[in-house]
Amino acid sequence: MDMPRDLGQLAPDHPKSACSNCNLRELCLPVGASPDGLDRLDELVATRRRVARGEALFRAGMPFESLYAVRTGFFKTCISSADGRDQVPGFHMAGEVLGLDGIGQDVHTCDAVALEDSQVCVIHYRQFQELSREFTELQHQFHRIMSREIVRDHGVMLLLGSMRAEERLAAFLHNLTQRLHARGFSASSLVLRMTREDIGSYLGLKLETVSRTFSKFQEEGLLEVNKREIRILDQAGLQALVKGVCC
Amino acid sequence: MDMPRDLGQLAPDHPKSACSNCNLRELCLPVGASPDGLDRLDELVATRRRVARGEALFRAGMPFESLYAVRTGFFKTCISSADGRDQVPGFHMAGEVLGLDGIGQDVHTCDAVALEDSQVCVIHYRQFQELSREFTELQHQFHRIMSREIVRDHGVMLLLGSMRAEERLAAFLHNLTQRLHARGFSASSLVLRMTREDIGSYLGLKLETVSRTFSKFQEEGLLEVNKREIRILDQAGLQALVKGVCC
DNA sequence: CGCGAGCTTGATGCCGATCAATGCATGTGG
DNA sequence: CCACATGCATTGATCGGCATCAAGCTCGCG
Repeated sequence: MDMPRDLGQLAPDHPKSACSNCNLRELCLPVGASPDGLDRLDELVATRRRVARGEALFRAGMPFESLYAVRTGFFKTCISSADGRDQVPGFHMAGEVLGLDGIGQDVHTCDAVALEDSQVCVIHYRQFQELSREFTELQHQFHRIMSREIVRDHGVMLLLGSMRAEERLAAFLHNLTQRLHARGFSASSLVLRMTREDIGSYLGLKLETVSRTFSKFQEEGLLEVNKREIRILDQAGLQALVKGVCC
Repeated sequence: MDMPRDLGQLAPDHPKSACSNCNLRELCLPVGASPDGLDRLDELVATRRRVARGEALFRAGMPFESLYAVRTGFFKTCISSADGRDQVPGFHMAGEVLGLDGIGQDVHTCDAVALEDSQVCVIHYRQFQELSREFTELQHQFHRIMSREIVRDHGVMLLLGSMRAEERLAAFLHNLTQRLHARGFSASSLVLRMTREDIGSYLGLKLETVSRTFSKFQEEGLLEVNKREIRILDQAGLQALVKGVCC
């Protein structure tokens, strides 16, 4: 299914088919059942926004008004502590939602920075709330999305709390390739959008350690690494690392 | 506090009065504004459940049906990876909500274990959804709660990803005392409900390191530690550690 | 009383941080 | 066009924090 906005005139290979990969498509589906809901949804996601590479979609401290669905591109989020330490809690690709952290206090609590030129759908939260009142399934779907974010975060905590460098990087690559695969990309070949430092921040490692671990994987024949181009040669070997088969 | 100790079956006391004492009233209050909403809410949280120390409120893999609001007591959640590693993603005290992780896939993804004899309000999710459709403010409040959980998780990630043992423990104590203080308890004296191992699992440390760090804090005059009884002697000193004022 | 769960403390070793140098690609200005 | 700066990645050497292994302690409880 595609975003209702395009219904009726959308060819299968229409450029706007980015929406067919969008997580929010599940949101739109139940709403689209009603013609009225369709129009309302049209209104809701009518606004788009472009974010150039390196620019911030929002920053910590900015008032929260909208959620954002990534249409194209790639983002990292980034929280900073008082003393300058910072942490990347997540990377976000097409079809994923940004800004959920802002609802709690009506203020964004992290920066969302584009790692490549990107486009997002702007979802005005108040309007969205109105709409989800009327469409139960929309409401439920939204709860699911937030819940999954919580579960995802718990997974990262497990990683940060108890895995060693190799396992962390293997888990990271596994996760990334899965998400890319779900979007129709190759599961064995990818181009990283983020620096070694970003990866390190996400995984709780220093960039040198990330680099060394990439090299080690390459020596072991698991990967082929060339700067940001990665080719996975031994998927099973990588997953074995994630599962904790060590020693 | 007039917490009834006789909750063998369904609560014989009137839920209205019970809810007015519940720390979760931020959820209930907006609904309570309307007499009709109040009755509906009564219905919703009519069920209570007692969980003895050491028992699980729910376990990973169990079908998700309800959220739980902690009335009294103390819980830890616990996720396990395939290879036996496990991680405590959070501790939950009176007034906090458990089970948000289950919404995403209709299955609980972690265990919730009582660390002391506890009581929870059972909030049937479907019913809750119905109610929150009718009361915008209830819906919004629920979104807030989920959002704050996400923000909280990000904070833990920052801790796990970039802090050292002393900072982690200091942050943990700071957080715990704040939450206790908000509930009317002393901010300088507390009894830990969890073992050193639980703390370690939460903080990504081994129990020996937790123990050693407690001892170190004591030597430095920051704390007085006697098994699980903690007295904070130098609040400022502790916070300085959290803020990362080192070297 | 003895047992076990939980806590403390010591000794040792390893993983990853830190410091440092180099390589490499891109961009910029003279 | 070259000289130079800048950002990112790789690799080596060294160090330190925490894990690991191990022993002994305390306390509650059958």
